[in-house]
Amino acid sequence: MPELPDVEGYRRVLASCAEGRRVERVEVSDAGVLRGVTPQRLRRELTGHRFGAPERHGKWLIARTDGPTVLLHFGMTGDLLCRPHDEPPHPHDRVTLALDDGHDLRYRDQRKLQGLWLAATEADMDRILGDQGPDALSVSRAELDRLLAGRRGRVKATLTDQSVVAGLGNLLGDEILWRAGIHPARPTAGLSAEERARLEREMRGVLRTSVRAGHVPTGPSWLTGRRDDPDPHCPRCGGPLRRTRMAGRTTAWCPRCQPDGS
DNA sequence: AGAAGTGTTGTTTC
DNA sequence: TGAAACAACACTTC
Repeated sequence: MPELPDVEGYRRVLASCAEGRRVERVEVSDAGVLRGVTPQRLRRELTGHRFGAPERHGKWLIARTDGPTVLLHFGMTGDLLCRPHDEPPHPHDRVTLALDDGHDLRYRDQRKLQGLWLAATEADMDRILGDQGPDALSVSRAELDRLLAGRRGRVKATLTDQSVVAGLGNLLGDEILWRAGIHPARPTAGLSAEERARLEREMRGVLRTSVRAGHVPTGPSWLTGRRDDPDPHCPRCGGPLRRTRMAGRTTAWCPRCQPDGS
């Protein structure tokens, strides 16, 4: 599931594959991933333009060119690949940008929950991205304190709210809370300064390691690696993990390591 | 073999 | 305000 670390990986793919390259051809094999733009307009406005340095904000990939900017969101199953022209297409390749050096940039996505947008101006981009909090990688201790202040909901919902902090999804949220020893259903407003400090420290640590790996690691010492086991146990204390639904998503936590505060 | 589960959004409802 | 429920999507698992 693409979260910040995965999208950072796609940003690197985009940088190494396309930066400085010209778009020779635009192939839309499934317009279901195009948002607010027709295949014709995408082809017309993008062909001939050269990619600049790509950016990322939260889970959004920002592909600037010397013309319009392409905005990509990967939903649950999106992927971005750099492949030679002659490599056979994958059934889930929805959009292919043929570049002037013999490579394709391919947006591959099974489920088409999100897709590609085209922004002609900065105002377009702001409208498409909506209300985004600061990127999670750039959030300092003091800033996280400010972001959490005054929040009424549960800490899990707050952490994964893109308008509070951009980039944390379901897996990262659970992983960070588990490492910080904080129960996901705790009210954000009830966290102590010490707990907020742990949250901030674990957020940095988890992000640093995950960004390096290009995804949330699934090793034996990670909650992410255990949470989908048939009978999941806590990598830290060995006790059974709990799984419930919170804010519409499966939430995993360790009742021993993450006291509910009651 | 049909239903539930999967996590990302935005929207709707309470 | 928060949060739950739902839709959208395609595929896997029960």
